Amino acid sequence: MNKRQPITIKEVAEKAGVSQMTVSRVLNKQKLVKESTREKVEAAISALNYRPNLMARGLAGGRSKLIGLAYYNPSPSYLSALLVSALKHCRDLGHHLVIEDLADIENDHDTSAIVERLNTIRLDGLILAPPLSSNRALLSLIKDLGLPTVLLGNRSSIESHSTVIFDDTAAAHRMTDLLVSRGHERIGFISGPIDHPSSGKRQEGYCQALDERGLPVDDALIFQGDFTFRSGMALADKLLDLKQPPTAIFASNDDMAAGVIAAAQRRAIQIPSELSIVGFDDTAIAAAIWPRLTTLHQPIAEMAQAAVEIISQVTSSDWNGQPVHLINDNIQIIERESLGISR
Amino acid sequence: MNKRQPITIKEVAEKAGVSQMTVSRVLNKQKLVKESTREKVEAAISALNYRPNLMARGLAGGRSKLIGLAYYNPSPSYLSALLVSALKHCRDLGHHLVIEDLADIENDHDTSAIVERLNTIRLDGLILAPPLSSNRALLSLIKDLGLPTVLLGNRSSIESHSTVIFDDTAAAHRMTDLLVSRGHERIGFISGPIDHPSSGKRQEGYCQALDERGLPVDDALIFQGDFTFRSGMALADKLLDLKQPPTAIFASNDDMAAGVIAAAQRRAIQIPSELSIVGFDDTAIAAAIWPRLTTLHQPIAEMAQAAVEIISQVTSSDWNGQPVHLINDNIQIIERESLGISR
DNA sequence: TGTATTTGTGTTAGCCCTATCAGGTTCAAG
DNA sequence: CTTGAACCTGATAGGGCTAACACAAATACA
Repeated sequence: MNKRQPITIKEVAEKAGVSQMTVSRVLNKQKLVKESTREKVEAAISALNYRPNLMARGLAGGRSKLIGLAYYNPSPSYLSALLVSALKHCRDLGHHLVIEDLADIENDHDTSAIVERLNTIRLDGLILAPPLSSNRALLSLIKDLGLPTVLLGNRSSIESHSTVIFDDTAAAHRMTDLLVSRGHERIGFISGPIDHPSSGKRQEGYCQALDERGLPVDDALIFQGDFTFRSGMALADKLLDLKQPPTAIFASNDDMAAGVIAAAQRRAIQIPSELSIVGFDDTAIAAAIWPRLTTLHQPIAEMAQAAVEIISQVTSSDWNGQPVHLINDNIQIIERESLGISR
Repeated sequence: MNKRQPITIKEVAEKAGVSQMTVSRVLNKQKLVKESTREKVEAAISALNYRPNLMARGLAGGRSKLIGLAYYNPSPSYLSALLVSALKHCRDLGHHLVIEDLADIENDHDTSAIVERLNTIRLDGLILAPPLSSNRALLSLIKDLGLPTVLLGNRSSIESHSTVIFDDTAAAHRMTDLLVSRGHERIGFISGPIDHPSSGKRQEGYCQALDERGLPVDDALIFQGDFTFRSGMALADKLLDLKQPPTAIFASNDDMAAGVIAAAQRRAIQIPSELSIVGFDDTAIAAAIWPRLTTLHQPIAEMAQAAVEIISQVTSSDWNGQPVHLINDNIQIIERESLGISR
């Protein structure tokens, strides 16, 4: 069989009896092609089973059909959800996804090395997952690159970037409301790391909701974790050791909530009759433990889709240069066995 | 600031006072460059902060510095472990990783569409995660592409592909041995889906070990799952409903083992005093539930590293065309709380 | 009818690199 | 001093595609 000797645009042009340029125009879905010509070219393309060479395209045109997805220290299930959705929509739109794990983004030197690295592939656009989306040094360097960028999860202080955000505050507010409506008044809260802006917002939502319900915000019930199972377990121990322990614990992600459940189970505390536990994100682990977690569904898939579509649009047509800002307000609480009624 | 106006090789050549070709040779680490010239060029490169354009390189040379990683229906934690390691080593070797989720690989038509898609990006090489690595139709089409390919987890029937495999049979054998040595004689086994060759091999190891110990292989204790938490839970229920239930359950991946734990907890069965449970893979969930899983560590990271290195070597130098076959025999059992002594 | 405008297609010149081969240098051996 | 073999460097020619312009044909408007 043929070893790496693919069809080129030239052969398609000959077969269709037109110039290379016309074929190129058909490929790029430009308007100025007569319908009958378009059909001839398309016939030739599928007859020869032609696929354009991405490298040549990228070099000549500018568009590489490559979208970057960069993250740092993600939870496996968040990452997986993000990938599945981003990949699906990349495929639908004819793009490819290049992954960058910015594990060594620690100081300014590393940051600029990363940006240079990103600059050698000629990406059409870049999607930044939290908490990268709030890394000012990174954002500012990327801005200078002129690379269309979509930030997930955070509205940037640098205006030139597009954003797709989720209202963490409102979501945490809703979850706290639910806990209160089930009779809980002493609700422990385990927050996330400081460098994740979501952490602060979720805690804010928790405090707001308590305030509105006329309940005190007791600092003794609030601990700061780091989004890991381990930290959830450790901080649950602290909460359960209190003289007056909470009747419910709201962990600000699912991994930590799973840790809380593990800690409770180790003490033979019944869930949810003695202690209610809720999480945040609705990642895979939420349904993969027993009792299953009541948690707040974060629409990761929808947000990834939106991000890919924004970049695809920015790339393809004549874009006005204005960043796009989307807020996903699809807040959904998934009720499972870990939440019960107090008293 | 500069908007997408990167330095080219020409400018570096001028600055260093040599020809473009010499710069190119330095970039590609070729031997035929005098030491003093090399230093001059390198100085110019770092002074101008030059990065070669991947697209141009790919078009002119052949090497794109792009490595593909394709998978189908992976477990999030397996995928995440694979990615983290593959990305790290890609970065170290100056490659980039392009992810392909072959979710729609169902019939032959889809398969060839996928292969064409892979052919439009000019990948240097492709890594196939299980169970894709045993998809004969896919393998045969890829062979025709002449694309260096590394199969993870399975030795291919098509000889031209390199492989990085893990001895699933020996590993499952070891795990079963451990269970028997702890006094278990009735050991339930939950296997994986048929299209994963690992499934069969793990079951084989289980049967072999029982045989060698002179214990009967009871088909009533063997159920086939599909590597999901859900199936683990469902099949654990069947095992526990037996008139003479097993004293231990060996699930052939961690997700299913987590499902078994959940099923047992729902029945208030004490783990490990009444029932021991072990998993396979040592993915994140193993340590993120309580009791934590005793499981067999699959060296995913090492295998991913090996795969990336194989492709990098094949790409860079004059390779003899022979496929490489590596067997990872680093079998490690991670003992945690889910395994106890029988009786 | 002539001129302006729109529409459709072709021509040419690169995009930024590397392969190839030719030319130049150096050094050892004859 | 000649020859040959190293070694090092440069000139040239593309790789497959698209931007930009040029041009022909078709339509519009006066």
